[in-house]
Amino acid sequence: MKKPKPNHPEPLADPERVTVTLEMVARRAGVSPSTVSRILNGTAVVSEAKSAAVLEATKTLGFVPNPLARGLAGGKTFSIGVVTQAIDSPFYGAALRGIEDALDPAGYSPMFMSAHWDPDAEARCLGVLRSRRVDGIVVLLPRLSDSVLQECAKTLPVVVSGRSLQAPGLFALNFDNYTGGFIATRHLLDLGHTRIAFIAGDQEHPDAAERMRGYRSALELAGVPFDPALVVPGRYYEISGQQAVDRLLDEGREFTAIFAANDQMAAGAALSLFRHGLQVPDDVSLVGFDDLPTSMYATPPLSTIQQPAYELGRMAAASILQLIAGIAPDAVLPAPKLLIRESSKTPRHQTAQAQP
Amino acid sequence: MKKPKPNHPEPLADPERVTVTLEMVARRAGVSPSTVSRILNGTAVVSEAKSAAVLEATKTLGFVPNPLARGLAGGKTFSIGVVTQAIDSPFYGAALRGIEDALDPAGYSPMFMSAHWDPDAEARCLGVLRSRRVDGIVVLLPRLSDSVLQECAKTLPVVVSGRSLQAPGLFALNFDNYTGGFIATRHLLDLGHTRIAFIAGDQEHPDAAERMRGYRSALELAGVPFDPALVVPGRYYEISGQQAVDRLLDEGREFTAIFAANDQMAAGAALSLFRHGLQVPDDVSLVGFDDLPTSMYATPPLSTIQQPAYELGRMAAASILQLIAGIAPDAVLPAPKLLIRESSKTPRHQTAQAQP
DNA sequence: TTTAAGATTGAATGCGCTTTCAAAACATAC
DNA sequence: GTATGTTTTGAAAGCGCATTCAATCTTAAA
Repeated sequence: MKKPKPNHPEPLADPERVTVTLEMVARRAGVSPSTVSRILNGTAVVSEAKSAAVLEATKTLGFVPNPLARGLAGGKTFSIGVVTQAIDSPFYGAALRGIEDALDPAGYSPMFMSAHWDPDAEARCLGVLRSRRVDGIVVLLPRLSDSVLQECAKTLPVVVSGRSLQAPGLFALNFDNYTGGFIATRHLLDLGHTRIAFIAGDQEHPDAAERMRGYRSALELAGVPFDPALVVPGRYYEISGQQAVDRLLDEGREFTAIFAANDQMAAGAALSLFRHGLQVPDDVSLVGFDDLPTSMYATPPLSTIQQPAYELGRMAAASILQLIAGIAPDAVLPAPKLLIRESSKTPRHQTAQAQP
Repeated sequence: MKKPKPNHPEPLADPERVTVTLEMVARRAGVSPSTVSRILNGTAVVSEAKSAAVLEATKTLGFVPNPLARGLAGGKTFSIGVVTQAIDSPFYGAALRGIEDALDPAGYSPMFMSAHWDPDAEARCLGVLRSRRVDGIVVLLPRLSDSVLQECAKTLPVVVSGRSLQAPGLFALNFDNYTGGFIATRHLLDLGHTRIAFIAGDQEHPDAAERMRGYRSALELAGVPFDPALVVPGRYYEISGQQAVDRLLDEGREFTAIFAANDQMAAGAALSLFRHGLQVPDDVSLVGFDDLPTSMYATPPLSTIQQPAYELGRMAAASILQLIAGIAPDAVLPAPKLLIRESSKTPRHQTAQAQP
């Protein structure tokens, strides 16, 4: 016959350390559990004396509230779901750090998941996060449709980045990709380039489309004709940039500069140029977008558009907290900024051409 | 007078969607809640018929167990704490992804935190994670002392990377940094280099010390004298590599190759060389360590030691799961592998010297 | 057929905390 | 002094689930 044992087995070892419960604090302070709860949460006014006694007991006992119990009883888990597309991307890394930094002082914990650019996976992430009862969700660059996101926001506060949409319980934090694309292109134009190739991101992403729009506007404003042959689609990974330039060169396109819709593709582009014996920036100027931490250490350091990933994270986190508190968020991302480094310069007269 | 309302306010909107509880499933299937629990968890044998009925009810009702309640009642949260040093580092990014991939199919969720190389912060992370009642913790490259880690493992399964230590409830997953350092150096030696500078990592990190030991062994074995003047301390960030090479050049040291203890420092070193008008690999060969995803897109692509960050993550996650299940983990990291790319070649006869 | 195991199942308990409800304590007005 | 309005406080009821314990139903041995 089994000997009766409690639901919870003894902690792995160290039988000393029993978990301190709110009830123990109450007993030690000579008050009821409800009072302890109220004091710890500031839910109601209590007498000075009891308050002090409870605080004291809490300290000496080393009491730490059990988040699970709080969650079950109070309906809040003090955790925020964060879905990114690629947790291993340098851009997201910075954003996640911003989120972490903003959530921590508020006593909230982030719960990261990545969706790998797959809408279905993204939907699954949302499902898991809801089932984990997070208090809010921030989605970095969602791939899901606006309507699905809005639907989700009906039952849970949501903050998204890279979209401009409005809905109850939903806040969108959008970076001005259009202007970013515009000033990057204008920089090249100002330098004297007129044959500027563009390595685009997936046009299904609003941010990628916007960057492209900025590129076209800048050309137009400068009176430089838009040449579709100079635009190559990419997918935001290094390999895309490499393939794009390979293709441009294979097709014999003439260009003196390349604007890549993100730094990763710019890195790929640089590799292709290198392989073809072309120098940056002497033969071809190169401008990226994002200002990844590694971009300033590229050879040569990459001119790019600074996108405040860390700030994005911080603001997104702050906004979700506001949403939860019932305050309307009002965060606005900093404007895009051009960082001129050493990958862009005045063009020589002949245009790029692969050298065997 | 307030009208009586339940503890839980209605969900934000959508009053349709009430949370389905295990009890509702039980009622619909015509069994007791305990039976439902048993079936869903496979805790006991249950008759075919009831089992089917419950599964069916679960499906039609769309029941999803509440992790909080499960955690409270069962003492397990199905979440694993993961503390890294820098969530925004490319190396960690890959590892995190590995962890995510290994945990997900098992129904566990990771809870990431970063300690920023600060032992105190690391201790705080452990505290937060315990208070969140995670079922286990994996620490990537801990900075805390072995004893603290072992202490922690007494009450909670722990997996660490970058250490070799043994303790009940503790599993260490160590990469062979010594051999990595050795083969990187020998590669340079084989190429004909004898003046090989070494940019070291913080010697307090065991992995950094091991890489250095490998460097020395290789030199020794080749009969090349060890020159302390060629070893510069660094801190694993790009800037360290840059400063290290600046210093080497300023001091007028002669060398034809550089072995950097990680790819980030190698990138910094490359920048310094570039700024001094030195070409890689024509003037100086460069070898890194880690094989960051970006390293193959460096100009020129960086020769380096492949360190399987993703695999590390996967194995760490798998091991913590085994530990939790009471199985002794036996994972072994793949051996270090030299990746020869385009940043290393046979030396010319003169040694490096800054060109104004 | 009777009986002792053994296999299923349900009722009840509790995980640790928040919240409601009502009682107790105090303050103010008549 | 009593009556009435305010606070402060405690008892008790869950939150949703896992688990124990005892009850019920099978099955196999006698």
